[in-house]
Amino acid sequence: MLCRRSKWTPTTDQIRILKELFYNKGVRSPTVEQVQRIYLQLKWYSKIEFKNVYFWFVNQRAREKQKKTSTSDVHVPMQRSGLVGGSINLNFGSTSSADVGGSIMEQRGEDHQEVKTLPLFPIHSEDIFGNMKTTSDGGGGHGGGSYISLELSLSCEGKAGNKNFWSR
Amino acid sequence: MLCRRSKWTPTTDQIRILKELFYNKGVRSPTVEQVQRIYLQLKWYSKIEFKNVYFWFVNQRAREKQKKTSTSDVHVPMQRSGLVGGSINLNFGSTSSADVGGSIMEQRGEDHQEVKTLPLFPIHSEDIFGNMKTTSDGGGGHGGGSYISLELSLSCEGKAGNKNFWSR
DNA sequence: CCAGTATGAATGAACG
DNA sequence: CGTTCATTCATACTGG
Repeated sequence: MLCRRSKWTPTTDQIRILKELFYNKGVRSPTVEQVQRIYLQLKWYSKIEFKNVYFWFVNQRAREKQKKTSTSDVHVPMQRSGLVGGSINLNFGSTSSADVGGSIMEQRGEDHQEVKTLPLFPIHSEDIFGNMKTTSDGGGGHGGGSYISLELSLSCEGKAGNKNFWSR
Repeated sequence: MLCRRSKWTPTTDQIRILKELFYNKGVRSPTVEQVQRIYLQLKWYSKIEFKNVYFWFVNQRAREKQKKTSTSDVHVPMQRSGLVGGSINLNFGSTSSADVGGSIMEQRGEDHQEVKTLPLFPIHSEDIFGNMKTTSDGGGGHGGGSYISLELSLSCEGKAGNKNFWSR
């Protein structure tokens, strides 16, 4: 059994220290000396190398950005003046983990899976935030009206609040 | 420490769309904008988040490569069921460790300074190569004064040195 | 129910 | 720095 654990697995203490530095202390891009200092402390807890600390900050920074991207997801204003053409029943148990034992599949009311040629939407990378008028609703019948307009939605989605996305 | 991390379970429609994109359309590494668009579309079918789409492509890519990579590899199950004991890497004596692939920044000569200017942390005499629980005391409730009184002098010392010196 | 498996999620490491 | 790879963990699902 050749389980080579090549990856550094930080201990909880180390993570705590790193997060303390990153968030509370605002250390986001430590200099080499700073990294070394941190490294010297963290190495006490477990085998750790200089680059581990460095990478951690790099990743943490990158992840913050990613989180921001996902957080700023434009909520599709599907709640318009009425119902959007079809009956989209996306009432999923979000964070409810009571899935065990129960069978949830195809929670949609309509079970018309006969979609032969699913209406793929074009991914023209030409226009990013332009208006991608996906006319996919027409062919499929996936509840119709799946046009998506990237508009900032000031209105929250009603009761559902924003959940933590990439948080631990 | 079980976080009830509910997993996103894609519907058949979503999977169909994703696979269509991945295989037929050749979308293997969509950009952020593309991911967002896909996300907005898939959002109609069920509760879904940005990261779900992102992760799907990442995993799909990895899975593809996994299948291919196992050309002459034995079919030893990489996953032992259960047994998720906290694992910490205690690979001591890393002399001539596998640096394959090109490892950057590897300095092991000066870490003998040890912790002498760090009177901050409690001393775990257990040492790392002992074999201890991952979280050791920390996990269960470390009321034993395990504080993180970081006194790092992280003040701005100016930018001493560029961080690119370890650029391979 | 329990074990095994498939796959989503997380993150360290690295590339360009 | 943004993106991607690689590895591992966690959880939904499936069969017995």
